[in-house]
Amino acid sequence: MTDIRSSIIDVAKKAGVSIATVSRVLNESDKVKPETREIVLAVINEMKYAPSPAARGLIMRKTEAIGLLLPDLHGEFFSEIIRGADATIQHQGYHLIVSSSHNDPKEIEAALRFMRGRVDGLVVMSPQVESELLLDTLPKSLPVVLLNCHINNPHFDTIVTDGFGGARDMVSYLFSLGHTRIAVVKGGENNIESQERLRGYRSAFATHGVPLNKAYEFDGDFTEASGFEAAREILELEERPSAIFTFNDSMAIGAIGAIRDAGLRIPNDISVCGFDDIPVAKYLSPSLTSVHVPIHELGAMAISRVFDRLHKRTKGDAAHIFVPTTLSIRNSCKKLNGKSTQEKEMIILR
Amino acid sequence: MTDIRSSIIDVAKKAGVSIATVSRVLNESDKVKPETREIVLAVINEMKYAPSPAARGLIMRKTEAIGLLLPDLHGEFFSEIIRGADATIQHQGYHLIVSSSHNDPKEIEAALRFMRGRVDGLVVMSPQVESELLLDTLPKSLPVVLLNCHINNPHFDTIVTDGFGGARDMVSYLFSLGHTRIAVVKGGENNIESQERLRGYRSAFATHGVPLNKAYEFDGDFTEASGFEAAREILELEERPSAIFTFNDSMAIGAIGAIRDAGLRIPNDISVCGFDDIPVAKYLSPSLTSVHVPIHELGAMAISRVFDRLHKRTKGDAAHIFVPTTLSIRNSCKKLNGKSTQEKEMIILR
DNA sequence: AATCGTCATGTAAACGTTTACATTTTAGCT
DNA sequence: AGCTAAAATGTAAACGTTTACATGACGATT
Repeated sequence: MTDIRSSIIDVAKKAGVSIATVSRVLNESDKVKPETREIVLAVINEMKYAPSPAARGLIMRKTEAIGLLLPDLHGEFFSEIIRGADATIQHQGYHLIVSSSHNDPKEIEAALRFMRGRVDGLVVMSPQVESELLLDTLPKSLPVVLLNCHINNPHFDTIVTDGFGGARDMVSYLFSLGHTRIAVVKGGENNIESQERLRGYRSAFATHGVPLNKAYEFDGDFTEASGFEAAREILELEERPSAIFTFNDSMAIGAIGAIRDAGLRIPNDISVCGFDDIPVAKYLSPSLTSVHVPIHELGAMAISRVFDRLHKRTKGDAAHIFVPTTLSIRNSCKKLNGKSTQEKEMIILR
Repeated sequence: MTDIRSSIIDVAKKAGVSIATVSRVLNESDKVKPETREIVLAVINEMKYAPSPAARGLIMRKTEAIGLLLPDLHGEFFSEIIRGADATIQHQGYHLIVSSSHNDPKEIEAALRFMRGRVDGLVVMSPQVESELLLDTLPKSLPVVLLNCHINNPHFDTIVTDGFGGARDMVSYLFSLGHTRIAVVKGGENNIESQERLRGYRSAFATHGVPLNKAYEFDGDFTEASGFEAAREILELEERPSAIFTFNDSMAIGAIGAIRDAGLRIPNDISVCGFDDIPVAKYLSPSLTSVHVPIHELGAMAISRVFDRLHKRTKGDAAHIFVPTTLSIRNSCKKLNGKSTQEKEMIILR
């Protein structure tokens, strides 16, 4: 058990050198005699001394931490982002600080305030965040990468996944299977990602000349429970849809539970597909068809981008990376009568 | 966009007061005239000044952060721990710093070193951690709560879930359904939680006088993929077990995928049960029977404990909390012929 | 012996904030 | 107006580290 009160002054005294020499030893300067180094290291070990991050941070102006601000921490989607970020940060001399804003503007601000001064770079994934808040709260010199924030500001590097295209393609795929009555479970009024996906859903209807049915649009909040509830309502419709498309896999999983409880079979009685393609999707019964988002890679990409800025590998104008989505076709969607297999393959290869 | 270089000195100069007055305004001292306060706050807002956490930490010796060190970050189990911790820390004037040790001793040490000086309290969930490392690395004054670490040291508060009892009861429940050929997917050689659960599994066999079959013990690593692989091997056994018990739900989900791919039905052809009762378990088809661990509450409890120490609400001897597990009986386990329903109810109500 | 250059080490200031104690200002009373 | 006490504000030191520049020691050369 070490005592927080031992400082570099105590170590220097005990080793019989100056505090500068102790600092040099700690920071691996070559301006120290090997014999002196040995002595100092022995004292450091004996006293179990560790430098104060606050003092170091104050003088060096770096914290050796990278912040990751997420809208929520629930489930595999976010744990995959974190894992990608974490894997990328490994062995880079930095640590990851994860925080959640609970999708609340006040809490976004509080989290940003906390991060400021505590991180050397920041990844923000928050559909609700506005560039003004970021500009007001964060120092100009802090590398910031926005992930699915839909902010177009020349100051920030952004990475955005193609929610519109993914949803459009999934609905097109369902059309190719013969489905025209397709219910959708959305992700919330203020959620820009949900809005993009809804736009894709509607776009596919327009493109294929299939009439839209507003009664097939249901509210959810990206949780399993909200997907369960929405599916229960969907199953009670007079004219039941032949497929349910949820805007994330967690809601698809909840919908699967409701369908199971209603004694219906997937995909025989009703097809289900989701968005994100979280790792669990492939193990479900049946395996879930989902818009594939390279989640782990998103986290990795964002952190890489921060490092590029931090290590001056990238300067100048902000980069805007658009990450395409693909379809992971599995077994949760049934082909209805009347469509050919060729159409299915055409969509996948797009 | 704020400039990192504006300091309390700049604010004081612009407001025409001393730095102590600015500090008093920032820290809501009542020793400031309202008129003076207004002036200073206006300047602070205009300059978008925020205090340096490093400087504050250096003088106040607190960071306003609580650390949570997990063995891994994958999936709903850990995201539920984080969520419980996060919910408990809300509005307490602290933020959560999450880190992962990847179950590697070197990385445990690195993470502890990073946390030291950056957190005011710490929750450690790491089966592999040893008390000597904690004692060597962390200051005596830092509140530390160990979660499922199986360390018995008078210095640390501990919270331990009943892995032994949960596994024993699950196996007993399977016996009550008539299963005697029960395969188990373990969680890794060095994992103490897996060892406790294995001990419970074996204990139930001994208690019920059912012969143990070492060929039914399979290695996994708590991931879906390892559960998938283990189940594939299990399904190829000459004398196939009638039930698979995995030491966490992620492996159960993987096993479900392998069973599905083999064209078998759960529970008609083979029963499956897991451990932890992560949120997704109840939505699976069929819903998964699992040893219920109050995951979210664990995270909450651990943080509460840290706060108790931090706010001096608890002093003296370390507390050791033992958290019982219960069974969440759902639909993934079939009753074989020959056992009564009364035995089933008796086990649940224990 | 004196001088010069290199290496190793030490001294002092800086970083940005908080706060104990000193000083000034203000309000109320005589 | 003068005095007193309380309120408000200011000064200076502290916190623990890093590092620019100063200093001292040593070896080589003339």
